[in-house]
Amino acid sequence: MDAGTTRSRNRRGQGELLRREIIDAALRMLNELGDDEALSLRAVAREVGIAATSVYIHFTDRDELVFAALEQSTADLLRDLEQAEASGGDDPVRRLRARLLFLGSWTREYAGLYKVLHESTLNRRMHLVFKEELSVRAIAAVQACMDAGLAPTDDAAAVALDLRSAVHGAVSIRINEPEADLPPLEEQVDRFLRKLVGVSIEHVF
Amino acid sequence: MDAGTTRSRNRRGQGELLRREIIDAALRMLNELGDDEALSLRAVAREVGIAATSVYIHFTDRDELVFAALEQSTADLLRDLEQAEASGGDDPVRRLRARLLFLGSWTREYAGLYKVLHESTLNRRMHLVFKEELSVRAIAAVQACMDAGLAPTDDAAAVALDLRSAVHGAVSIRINEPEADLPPLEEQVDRFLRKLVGVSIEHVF
DNA sequence: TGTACATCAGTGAACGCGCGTTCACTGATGTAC
DNA sequence: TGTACATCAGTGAACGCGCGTTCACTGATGTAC
Repeated sequence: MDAGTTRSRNRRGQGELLRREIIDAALRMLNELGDDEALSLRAVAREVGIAATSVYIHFTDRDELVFAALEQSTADLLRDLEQAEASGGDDPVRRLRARLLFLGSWTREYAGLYKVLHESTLNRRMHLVFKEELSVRAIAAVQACMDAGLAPTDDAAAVALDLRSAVHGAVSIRINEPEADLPPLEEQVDRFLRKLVGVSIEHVF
Repeated sequence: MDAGTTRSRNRRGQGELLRREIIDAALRMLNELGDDEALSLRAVAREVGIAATSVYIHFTDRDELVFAALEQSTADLLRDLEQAEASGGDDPVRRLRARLLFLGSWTREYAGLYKVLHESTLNRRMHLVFKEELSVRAIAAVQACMDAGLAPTDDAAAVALDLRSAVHGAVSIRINEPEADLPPLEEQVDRFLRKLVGVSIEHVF
């Protein structure tokens, strides 16, 4: 809440700055709420410290605001994921593992956004392109392990789906039952890599 | 919507019948909404065909209605799960598999309720006992397979958590991305049993 | 250098809506006498 | 068998609230002359 600070009007030509501020506030609040339907345009305006009507300068309605916010969020996530994968160097197993572990740490900071992106009713209303992107890249990463002889050759699409399902499930349980105190996600991820993909143990450690 | 049918007042001493009608309507609507926060007391009353105030005869407030509905739903689910398990006979692998497959078919009919129970904010507000029950019984089922020599002896709690995570993830993806047309859940469940629990292939088929 | 004015960034009042909840009530039904 | 009445099942009007959205507006700022 910016209740204390006094917002001053942006200079001429700088109107777009408010747009960013609104999107940032919306993302912060979506992350706290974990549910896009619970986000109100008026609450976002309050958080930014502007009149509710000012939101309409930059977005035609509430839905467009939510879409714009999530679009930015998924673009950022995909970029960061690629960067994390790159940190695995040339080894396809390390690259795949880096991907999964980055996703795990991302969900700790952005649990609410993870829920919005994967569990909210938006999934029915909005075709989220980034989901397909995630799926395609997961298959490619698994295939790369097989091609390098670091995992038994198999149906890469099926294996990638199993891996994605398992990691998503492990993440989802941790997000939705925060009081459950489960063992660290990393342990599970490594078991999934060994048992579902079939990478050898010395690669994981 | 019962807009057409005219509801007649229950006879003296039969007031509890309305309570059941209200809970049934609430469950139907929760299953359609997939989100407990989206359910309004007034909408439930409309569905049943009574005045909104009549709900207060049986429930102190909206939350108590939601809790009562979910309590009934989880009790029913646990009972049906046990029955499904029993259909597996004496073989612990068949019993475990029957459990998982029943859960899969349950989620096809009650996708919205699955979301409410596993993904809604209720998880933070309400300590759902049935989750612990599910976890305990999953561990026991996995342990039984190991004890019978049908799966390699291992940390049953860890294996059960992996299995639960994987199946939950596979179910969650199918519920939240209904347009994705993925391969049948059964195939995945069988792979999880083989790869995560380590049961032999002839047992699965 | 001074000024009129178009433009830009943002506001405040108002609308109709559905919500949860409270309150005083109605009218049928079973029972005590 | 008849009737007064307590009880039970359920109602309708009203409240204050936050919401999304529309509308006519304000006032600072840069620019053309």
